[in-house]
Amino acid sequence: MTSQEQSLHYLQSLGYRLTPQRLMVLAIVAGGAGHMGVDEIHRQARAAYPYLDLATVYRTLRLFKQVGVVTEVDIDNRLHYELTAPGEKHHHMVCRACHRAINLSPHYLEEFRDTLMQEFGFEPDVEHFTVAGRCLPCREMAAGGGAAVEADVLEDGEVD
Amino acid sequence: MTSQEQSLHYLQSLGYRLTPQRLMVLAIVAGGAGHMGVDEIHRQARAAYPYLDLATVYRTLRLFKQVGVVTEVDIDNRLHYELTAPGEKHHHMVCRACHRAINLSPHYLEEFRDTLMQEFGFEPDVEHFTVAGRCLPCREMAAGGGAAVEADVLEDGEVD
DNA sequence: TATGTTATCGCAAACTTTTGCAATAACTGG
DNA sequence: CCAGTTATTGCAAAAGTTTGCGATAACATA
Repeated sequence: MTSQEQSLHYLQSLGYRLTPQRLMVLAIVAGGAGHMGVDEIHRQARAAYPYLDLATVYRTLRLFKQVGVVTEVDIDNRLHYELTAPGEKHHHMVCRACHRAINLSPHYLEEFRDTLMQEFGFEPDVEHFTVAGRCLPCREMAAGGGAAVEADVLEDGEVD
Repeated sequence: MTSQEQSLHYLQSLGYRLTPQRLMVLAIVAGGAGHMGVDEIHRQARAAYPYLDLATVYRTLRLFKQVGVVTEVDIDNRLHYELTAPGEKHHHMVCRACHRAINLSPHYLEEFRDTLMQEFGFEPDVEHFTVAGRCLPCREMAAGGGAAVEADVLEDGEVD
């Protein structure tokens, strides 16, 4: 059973119906590489299923996010989605200058999460977590010439 | 010199002009208790300065946020702003069920921030930081219901 | 104070996302 | 397999936010 089929079974087990629109959107997001903008998902989906409304795409993606099938990332004030890889979840650091998204391993969040749970009883939504900020290249560019490169960086921080 | 005057001088020192619109928006946000929605700021500001356009309010608040005069909080997909208190900055945990915002001391973020800086050279935007999740009361309430997926509660939760 | 430069404003329109509603189609039980 | 229930869809419109542009006003310089 592929992970797409798993997702569909999961949706069904929660009482949601399997419609061609949902299959289509899931297939597109699964097929795309990395985060996809809503308009791009809509365009691709409509190619194979012409009368698919944009509102349906939004609703579908919101549902998928709610049940954990996809991950939502806000890039430059626009929603983007990618398939949630069950085994290898990751979060995002989004640069507010170049709008690139850098992967962040969940490991870096566990401690933070535990603290919030213990201190406040607040359960952070670590399934869909994004930090805004500025990445190294953009900060160096802003600073001017200075190429004060720190040692051993970016090992785990691939850009996708 | 009041903190409002300080903010104005700061804006001026950065080369921004002091306009009645900016004075007005700053005064409203400073006068309000806690986070204010954009429409509320607009309504109040227009009472004293009738021809103030909503677009100007948005632009002004974005500028204020950029220079650190106000803090932006996303509550239930709507932008809210509050004055940044220089001495006592805080972040927010926003509950995705009741949409209430709970203050979070910066102390809880310092470690996380340092890690990101050291590991990735990524400078998180801790001036405007918000974590989504579910607060204790809402989690307890949901624990009773049990089944499938909780519906989104659309009540307008109090802030702070 | 007068004048020039240009940041800022108001307006209108675009863009992104959400929502109400009637029609449709997916699942359920017989 | 058929009929009933109701989640889901498409459409249209609203809501929230951003943007382009010509007109205006804030600041600097003299």
